[in-house]
This record gives sequence, structure tokens and C-alpha cells, in this order.
Amino acid sequence: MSLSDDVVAVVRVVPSGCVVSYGDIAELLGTSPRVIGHAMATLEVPDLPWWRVVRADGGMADHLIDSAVPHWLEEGIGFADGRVRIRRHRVDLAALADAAESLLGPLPGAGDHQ
DNA sequence: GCCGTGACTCGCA
DNA sequence: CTGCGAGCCACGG
Repeated sequence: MSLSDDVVAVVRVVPSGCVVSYGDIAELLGTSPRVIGHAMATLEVPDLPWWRVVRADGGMADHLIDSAVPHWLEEGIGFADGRVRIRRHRVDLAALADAAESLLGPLPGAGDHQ
């Protein structure tokens, strides 16, 4: 198990038609956004809905937009000018944390205070 | 064990 | 709105 595996688990619990930012996932896992990016770039997970993970501004790496757009259309995720309307489709962070905790156990950045 | 890389983020001009 | 710079951390070589 690696942090990357946790990233996969979190991405998997993002509902269809919703998106989440790298920073959000990073916060749930108690790490930095770069780690999420590195994990996503490195891991090979065929069934991973990676297009639901976007940058904080709703944009995404240029070489991926072309592949992501069809998925956004398929899931009804609104976007314009290569950027999804993240403000509209961003999944609730608390709900995401709750779902992730069910699979991974207590998360560093989740409801567990202290 | 050090170094570079990466699908990032934020602040400032 | 755009662009630049620095911070950030895990992983492979």
C-alpha cells in the first residue's frame, strides 16, 4: 500500500457527474497536491475516473483535456474553454471524506480533529 | 541516501 | 484577465 493507492480509493468514491480538485484530495490524505499529481501520472489504473480530478481552477493538463472532454460530456459535467465548471460540480469534501474513510479508515485530514 | 520530476496551488505584479 | 516564482511531497533511478 502506498499513498497512491489511497488516492485511487478517493477518486473512486467521487460520484459520476462530480469533480474534485487535486488540492481537495491532498487535504483529505494529509499531503500536498503535487503528490496527487505524481500519483495520478504514475499509477496505472484502468478503471480510475481520472477525468473527475481537475485543477483548482477547473482546468487540467493540456495533454489530457482532449481525452477528458468526452467523459465530461458523457457524465453531464458542464465545461467551457477547456475548464470544467468546478464551482458547480465540485463534490462535497465532507461527503468525500466520509466515503473514503469507509474504505481506508481514519484519514489525516478528515473529521478526525486534533 | 541524495536528486530530479510531476496530471498542483497560491500569492503577487 | 495573464504571467512568474516559490513551496510542496512522494517515488524511481
